[in-house]
Amino acid sequence: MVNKATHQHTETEIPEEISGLRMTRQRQEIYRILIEKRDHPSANEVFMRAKDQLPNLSLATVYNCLEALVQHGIIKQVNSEREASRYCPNLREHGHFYEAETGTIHDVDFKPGFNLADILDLPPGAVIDDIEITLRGKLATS
Amino acid sequence: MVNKATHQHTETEIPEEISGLRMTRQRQEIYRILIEKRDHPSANEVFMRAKDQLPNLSLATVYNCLEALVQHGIIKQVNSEREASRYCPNLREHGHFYEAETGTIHDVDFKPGFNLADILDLPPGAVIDDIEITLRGKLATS
DNA sequence: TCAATAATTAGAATAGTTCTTGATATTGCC
DNA sequence: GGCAATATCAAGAACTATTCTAATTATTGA
Repeated sequence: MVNKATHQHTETEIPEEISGLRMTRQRQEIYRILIEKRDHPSANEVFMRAKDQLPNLSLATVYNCLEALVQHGIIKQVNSEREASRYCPNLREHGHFYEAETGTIHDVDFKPGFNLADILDLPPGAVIDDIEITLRGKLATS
Repeated sequence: MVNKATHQHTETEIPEEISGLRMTRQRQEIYRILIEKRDHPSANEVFMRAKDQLPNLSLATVYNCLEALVQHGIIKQVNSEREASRYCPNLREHGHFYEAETGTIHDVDFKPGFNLADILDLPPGAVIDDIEITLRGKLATS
């Protein structure tokens, strides 16, 4: 195999700027990590993976960069609901609708006989034990 | 109006035991709070509401009680994903499937032309800005 | 009644994240 | 190119939600 010592990793070319965001060395590296291994890493995971390339990167910077990337629509944040957990006595299987303006949460029931596979491309053989659906939006004041 | 000074709040009768869980004073009060005002309070919110009735209740107990109630299927926890946020470069609108055994996360795409209203009873006039769908389960090894 | 068990409490500990402040880098303008 | 204005980054403190620990109190069952 050809010696690749001069390249620490596959060179995925990241442009200098993406959707108006200046792609600094740190942002480039963090973005590269996300596209190279699409396993949904956490901020800390990203931090650890980036250390080789950027030895004096700080975790705060990882958070800053990830936030900048999310803000500019370059990546997505999964599991953004990091506020306090909430509790409800509604035992029917249901989702939630967060009304942005008032901050209220509405329960959203599933239609009888619903089938997730009608709208989602589920992985073959998937057996679903738990569904969590959270919608955010507004109520049109017609 | 009749004087109700002897009753601090509407007396919703909570049984001594629900699905095998001993309903202690604290658990009763916490459960009562959840059914009296179904606004999805956080643990801390529940704690504050319960203080009148149980002045020396501790927040730890609120968490203990809520957990016991959830464990026994008496209430539900919304927004249980309190692990670290995760990030992905997949910009298509998509959900996630957590495979319990391996801990891996699979992206789950929406079918083209999907319509949430096909499976959910959305509140009338709801305009959805953001959808977060998280599924948990296993992959059947057929 | 009394030992065994379960529940509760207070506070310390933890994890993830955000904030603050100062240092560094980059850009646009002359 | 030189330099001020602005953006980014680093380090660590601070914050929030939650869990853990150890000690106390309550409940149950023999």
